Amino acid sequence: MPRPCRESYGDQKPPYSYISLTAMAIWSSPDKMLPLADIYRFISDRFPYYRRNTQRWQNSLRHNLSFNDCFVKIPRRPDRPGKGAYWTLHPAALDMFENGSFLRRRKRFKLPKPEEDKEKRKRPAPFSIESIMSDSRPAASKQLHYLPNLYGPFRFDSCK
DNA sequence: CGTTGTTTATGCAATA
DNA sequence: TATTGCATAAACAACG
Repeated sequence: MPRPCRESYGDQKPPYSYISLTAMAIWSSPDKMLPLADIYRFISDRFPYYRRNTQRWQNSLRHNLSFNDCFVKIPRRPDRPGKGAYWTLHPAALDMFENGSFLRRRKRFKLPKPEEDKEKRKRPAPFSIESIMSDSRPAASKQLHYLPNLYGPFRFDSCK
């Protein structure tokens, strides 16, 4: 079963979920993180189907970004002003589509519920990758003021 | 204002 | 057949 990642679907709806499409967009970026508008652009650039009804699918896409724990929002730096934040993938969600389907995952990636008592005082280093993984706060209150270097050489040009 | 995020709700279809 | 993942709609806050 061919799984072309580029084009050739014409005006037909590509066999990918919004989560897949978004993950593809993020994967494709050099820094493995993109602002919303760039995710839009990635999708509509190579899938003609998504050049219409933008209001509808972009709303759905935004819903997915907020709703799914597999997407992590990384705030902009003050020295890199712009509209929204950067979106990236949760490190524990990289094998999300290990079934190869890209339509429906076996299981939805979900962070543990706010069982606040669990690791109350086991504070890992605030900038370590462990602190991301163990962050079980609701998405709304989650704020990552750091850059997981796991995502490769991310540089703001004036990062010194 | 338009864009970006957050959240709740409903219905459908695939899976177990 | 019950559960779960997904698509869509919609209301709304926040931000530049």
